[in-house]
Amino acid sequence: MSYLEELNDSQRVAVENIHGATMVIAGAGSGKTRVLTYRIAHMIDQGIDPFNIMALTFTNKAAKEMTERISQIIGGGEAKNVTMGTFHSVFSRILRYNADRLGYPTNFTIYDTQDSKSLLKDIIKGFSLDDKAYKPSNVFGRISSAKNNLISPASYASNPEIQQEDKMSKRPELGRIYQAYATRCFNAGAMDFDDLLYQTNILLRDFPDVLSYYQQKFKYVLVDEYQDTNYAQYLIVKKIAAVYENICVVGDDAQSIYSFRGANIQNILNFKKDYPDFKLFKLEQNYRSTKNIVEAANGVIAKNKDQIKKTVWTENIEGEKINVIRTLTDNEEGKTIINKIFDKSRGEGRPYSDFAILYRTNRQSRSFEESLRKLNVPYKIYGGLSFYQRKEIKDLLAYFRLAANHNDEEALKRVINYPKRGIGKTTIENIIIAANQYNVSPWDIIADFGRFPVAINSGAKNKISEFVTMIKSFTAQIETMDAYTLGQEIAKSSGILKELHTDKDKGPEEVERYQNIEELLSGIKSFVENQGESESKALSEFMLDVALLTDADEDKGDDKNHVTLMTIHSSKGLEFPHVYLVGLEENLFPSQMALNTRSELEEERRLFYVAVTRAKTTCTLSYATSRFQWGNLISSEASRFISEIDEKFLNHESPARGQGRSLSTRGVDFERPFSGGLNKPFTSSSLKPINSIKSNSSSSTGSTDVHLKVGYNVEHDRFGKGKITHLVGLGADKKATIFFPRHGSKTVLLRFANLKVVDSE
DNA sequence: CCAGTACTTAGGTTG
DNA sequence: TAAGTACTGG
Repeated sequence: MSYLEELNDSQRVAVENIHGATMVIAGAGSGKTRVLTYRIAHMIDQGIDPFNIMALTFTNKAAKEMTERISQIIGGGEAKNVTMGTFHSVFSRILRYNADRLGYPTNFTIYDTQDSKSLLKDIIKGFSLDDKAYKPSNVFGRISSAKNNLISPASYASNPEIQQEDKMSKRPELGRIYQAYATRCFNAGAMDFDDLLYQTNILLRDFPDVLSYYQQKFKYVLVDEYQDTNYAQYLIVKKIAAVYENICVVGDDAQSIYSFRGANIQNILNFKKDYPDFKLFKLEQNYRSTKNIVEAANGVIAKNKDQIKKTVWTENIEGEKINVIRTLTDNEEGKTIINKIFDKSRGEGRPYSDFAILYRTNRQSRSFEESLRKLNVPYKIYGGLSFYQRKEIKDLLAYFRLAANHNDEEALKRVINYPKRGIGKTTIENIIIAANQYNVSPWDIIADFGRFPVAINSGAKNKISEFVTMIKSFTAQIETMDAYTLGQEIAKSSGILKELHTDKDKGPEEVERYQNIEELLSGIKSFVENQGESESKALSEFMLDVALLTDADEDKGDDKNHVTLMTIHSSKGLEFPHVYLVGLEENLFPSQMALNTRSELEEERRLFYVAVTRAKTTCTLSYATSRFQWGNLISSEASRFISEIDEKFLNHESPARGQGRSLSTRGVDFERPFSGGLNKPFTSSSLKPINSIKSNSSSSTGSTDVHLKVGYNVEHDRFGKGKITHLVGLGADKKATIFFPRHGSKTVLLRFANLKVVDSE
């Protein structure tokens, strides 16, 4: 029983109330995840079979951490039997299991947003529509919101209101596009992200036996971040919980920040209607932040009209005031913030992992990244282009996808002529047109030219046949050979490795691409090694979740001592001792697009609330009075959110004066706010980053002040041991060419290479 | 068919 | 600015 003593009173009652419908409204930092975790532990402790529990979290990483924590609390191996993960990952598995009911193959592909948009583009072009009026991203958004509201293509086309709307916006063909999109996805054996929820709803609606099975299986349902669920998610949960009504939702209306993807605060209000006997628990004590931070945030969120009344309070110390920094440009903002972090880290001996830079848009990361590199501060950017979305990675994955599912149209289009094998644009177009004519997949066309007549010359046909034979040979091994062996085989015989490995023009980008491929392969290798005896080591198994992985999920035990950079959206649920909230300018945050309606502005305000409440000890706000946008400088003024904070919590500060001398001003150039490319490389040896002092070796060359000479034997993380043959460049640009017996000659930037000296003579 | 070049145009957040 | 597209000449 001792674990219950680790909770406060309101947390404990919420945890102990394990039956019936329960809603927990939890203020920021009030121990929401803790309640969820302990509640599940308590349920298992009370004899509930973990197989009967389903917990839906916001990220897969959160699910993993919760599973680990539950294991710690109750011991034994039972925790891993709980079905836990994001809506998308949990239901993609359920969909695979029941795919045949819906006419999909078990190994259906999951289209990511890129795939979806590329397909839409193709459809729009095929309909000869103006791609200015029908921009793929707009069309995609429209279809996405239709699916999230469970509107089928047929009902979309027959709904007079929708038709009217589309006519008004001069896009009357949207219904037809939606229909074609759905057909093409189906023929390709592909589901997009929204389908994972949409099709789950179809499955539960049309197959009562399936519904009943999951109602019996998941007698207990828990949902985290309930304020950010959309209608499709709401209905899935409602249906599954309909028999036992053991449903627990946890959320905070003040932190609802995903209405753009259909999230609906209404779901919280509906809960009352759906489960009139529900019990409500409120968690209002904040354990995370200082009084200044909590009260400043409270003051701002109070300006929203739409909200459930609650009072978040804390017993923590008052703490420092919120610093407000104004700079002249976005570049100067980057330099100033990074210098602050650098100084604070060194001055107070804080690890870099204590620091986070949060911004409204991914694009803003750039100026910070530059300064971080100059000061040699370790950092990690989350979000933006994730590893799995990089071109070279998607290319190789497309081969895997195609091997697993021949009908995958987007994968086919990607690789049928990559690397170049002389299959031209017109040929590919003709294949697609024929596929649409016969209502089959492009693969059906090319796998057997006798079946469907198509206008392609015989030269191209031969090349295509070779391609088909190659893919088939991969498919033949996909279930039997282990993923790593086959992955390597595909990388090699597809020609991708060769393409990226050509000896000439090996710029840093080519090197990086090649390394990314190697990284993917080594990721597959560790997948194979970590699969248990009874689990499949096949490539098809590895592919199941790949489309659903994000940066936030990856947890590669690599050096965790880094500054974190991410959007406010991805920071939800996290906390950091020192938060730097940047780019607080009108039209950026709040976003210009959100200024039209009150509800949109209120969502921006909630976003601001989320951002501020990530901070435990200090929170710093910054804005620039001018900023580069598409190559030209635009001026900007401070965000209204700054003035919405009571002055008594603020401390205004300008970078150049005040606050004494910065340890690092000489490291980052302050005199040139309009970065003209004249910045001197950073070469001071006194400013070695803390992590390279602390971490593994004193001879690690994380910084550029090294004593490396031609002839030294060094060790590289990825390439192993090698001998330096050339050294060029100065300071941050210093490069070494190293001969690695196993990989040949490579040129690396010392700044990144993290070389270890093996012997120096 | 393909590579190199000129031109255009982005509006934001995620699984 | 930067990425993606359309065009041109081999």
